[in-house]
Amino acid sequence: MPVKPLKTLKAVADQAQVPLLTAYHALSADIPVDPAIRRAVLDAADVLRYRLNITIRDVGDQAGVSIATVSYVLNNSAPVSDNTRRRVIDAVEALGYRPNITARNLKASETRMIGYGWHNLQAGGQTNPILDRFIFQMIAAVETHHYHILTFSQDPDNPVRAYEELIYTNRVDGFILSETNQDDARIKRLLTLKYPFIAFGRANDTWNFPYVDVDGRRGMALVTEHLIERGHRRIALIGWPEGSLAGEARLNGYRDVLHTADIPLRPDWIRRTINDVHHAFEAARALMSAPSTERPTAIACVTDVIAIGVMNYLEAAGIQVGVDVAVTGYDDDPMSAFLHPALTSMHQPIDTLAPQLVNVLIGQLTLRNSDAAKKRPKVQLLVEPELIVRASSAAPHHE
Amino acid sequence: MPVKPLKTLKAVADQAQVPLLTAYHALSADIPVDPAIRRAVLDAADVLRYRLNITIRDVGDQAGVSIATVSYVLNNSAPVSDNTRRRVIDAVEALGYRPNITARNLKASETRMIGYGWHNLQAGGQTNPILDRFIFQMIAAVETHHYHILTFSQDPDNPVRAYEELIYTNRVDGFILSETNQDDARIKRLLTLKYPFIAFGRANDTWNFPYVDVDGRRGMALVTEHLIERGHRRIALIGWPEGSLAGEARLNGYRDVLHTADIPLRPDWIRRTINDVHHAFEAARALMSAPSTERPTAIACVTDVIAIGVMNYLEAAGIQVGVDVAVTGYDDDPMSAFLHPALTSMHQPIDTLAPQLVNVLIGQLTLRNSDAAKKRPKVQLLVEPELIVRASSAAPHHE
DNA sequence: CGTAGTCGCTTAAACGTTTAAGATTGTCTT
DNA sequence: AAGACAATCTTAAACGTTTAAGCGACTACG
Repeated sequence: MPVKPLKTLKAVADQAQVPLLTAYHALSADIPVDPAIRRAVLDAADVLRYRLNITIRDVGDQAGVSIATVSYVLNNSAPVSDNTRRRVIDAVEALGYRPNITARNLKASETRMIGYGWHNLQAGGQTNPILDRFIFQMIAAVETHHYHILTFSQDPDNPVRAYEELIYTNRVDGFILSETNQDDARIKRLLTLKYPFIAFGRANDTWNFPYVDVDGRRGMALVTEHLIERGHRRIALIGWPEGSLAGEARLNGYRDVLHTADIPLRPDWIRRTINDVHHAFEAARALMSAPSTERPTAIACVTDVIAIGVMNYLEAAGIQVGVDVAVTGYDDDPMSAFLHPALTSMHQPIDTLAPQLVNVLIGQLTLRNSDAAKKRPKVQLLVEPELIVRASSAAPHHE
Repeated sequence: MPVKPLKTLKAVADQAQVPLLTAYHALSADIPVDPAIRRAVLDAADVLRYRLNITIRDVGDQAGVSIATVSYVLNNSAPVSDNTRRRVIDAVEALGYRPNITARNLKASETRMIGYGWHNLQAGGQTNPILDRFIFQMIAAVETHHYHILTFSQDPDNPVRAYEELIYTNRVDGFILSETNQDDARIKRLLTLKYPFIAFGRANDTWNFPYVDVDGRRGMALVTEHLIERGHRRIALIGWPEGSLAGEARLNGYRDVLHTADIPLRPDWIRRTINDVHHAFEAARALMSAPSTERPTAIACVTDVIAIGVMNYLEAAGIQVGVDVAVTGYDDDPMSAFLHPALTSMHQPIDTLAPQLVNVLIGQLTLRNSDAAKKRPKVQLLVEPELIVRASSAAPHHE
């Protein structure tokens, strides 16, 4: 009876009347074979309109078992005798077989992909050094779980669209969000869609969703305490414009400590600026242009970039950083250790934080499949940054 | 005759004896329905072990046509009467149907994914501002073609492994490479595997592969010409350590112009340093510690970061940048416009370059499917950077 | 009036996996 | 000696698309 000729390597080998493995070698051109045989195989492939593509079926043919058995061996999902196991593994290696992820994903209805909305280039094109490190660690972390990151762009005017598109087309299993804000539309939408995600950063307190964040309030508190410990009582702060979550948290840390230390808050010593050297330069000028009794002796900055601007101004004005006036940054940009003087800064433990964040998300994903009854655990993790004291704030202050 | 009960929305609706659309509303919980009906539908779904997931079959059921017709309508791949077309589109909208990309990809044996090996964090953790902008533009560009970027990490000791893994598991259709080097193992492997890719940067001249690059030699030539035009003849250069392609290209541009202008090359005025502020500071110190007749009047730097270090030193040494000594950077970091003085730099046209690069790669991919006979076009594009003159080199020089 | 062609749709196979259910063999128990 | 059972393997369905091939019903043409 004429069996329907499948488009498999075996069909080609039969047609050319050679062993399956020979046909493979002839087609893959990796290993040289007799030219005549090669010709025969190529012709056979041509007739059958076959393009080399090793599937589980070819492995089965080579090992003399069904495709199910191959699958069981590869996934260890059913007992197989040592003998056949051996044959299957040999066939896999001889043919260089790798399972097709797309087919596997279709069957499992998952994608093993996690979406990450690329951060918008900041005003002035500044890149965020924290995010760069975060992405790097995040990619490495998901790969240990055999997931991959799909990076996509989000329209600043309508970030939600990109997320919906990826969800509806089943492109990703979940999301990692960064640069969250108070009433983040993305978080809101993902919550109503009940789609798995985790945020690097917090939002609205009334929403209950998994996140990992660095405690900015505590961080700036530590900075302020450090400055007080060094003898400063006239401490200014240069923060971001209003409306940023992280910005307000850091500002509150500053306020907390001043209050505890019974140092009155001076509104004119709280400046706000966008995150670039030039604006920071001007903010410092504004702070220091007061009569000398009205000037701060320490300036805590909300980022290292701002701190650089401040240091630039102080140097230009002949004020010695770390001696006359202390300056601190935040985020511990790699560059900061090499400034003159080296910049005191808060170090964020991204390297340990990113893997934790990924673990939570992937825990959610695997749980979702196995045990739909269990509600998703709302993991909310707040880690503490670490103060790195350097020369810019090292010297004790004396009135 | 008892038809095999498929796990479709229609099956659930029939079981609950409600219209398909009602069943959808009851299950999706988006639109409120009568509680009794909702209960009935939920029970029916429970019995049939059905989880809401709208497929092309549901659309067909709702529109009263076969799944093939739905596909034809959605892809415009066969003529369909206006009447049925209307019904299908209505059904799609009513059910919020989106095609499952994984299934489509399996059928088409493509992934619509492009792999991008994440750059290694540089020594000292410096990020490359050019790459950041490049990635951003690249992501946006592939999305206009309905592709996505899969970012993965590459082991510095064996970068090829990650590429092979992605190829063998059919994760991506092609690659975009950055940070190429002379004998790039990745390029070599991809060439022998005949896998589609394009590089942002060049390599070995003997290899013939598609790339897009910015002409660093021409760029540094422009910088040097600019300095000569401003009256300088004592021009130093601070470059990268040996072995970097881009570094040597830029160095050659400097050499070219000095040679043309009949200015003898002074080896002691060519310094090499890694890309950080601190080392650049020291390099500048070394250059300027010679007796004043042996000092350069202009320092061309191979990056903006190095230029910042140089400017830091000059300021610290009481030398006025842009007046006593000219300084130029390279790459036009967004920060550079805001330095004091603002830094002259070479601007790389990433915004136009990234889309071009993506076009070439995707051209290759689509061509591959339709017309395997045609050899891949070896597009090699070299674009010119643009000199942005600012205060750090603006003033004409007078001996 | 028969037949060829066109239009509009359906049927069914295919993409490459996973896995529930069934088949075959051999061993053990009574 | 025969049924029960375990071990090992195969069969076939399913995941959700795309698309070649087929099939009625009309229209047009000789």
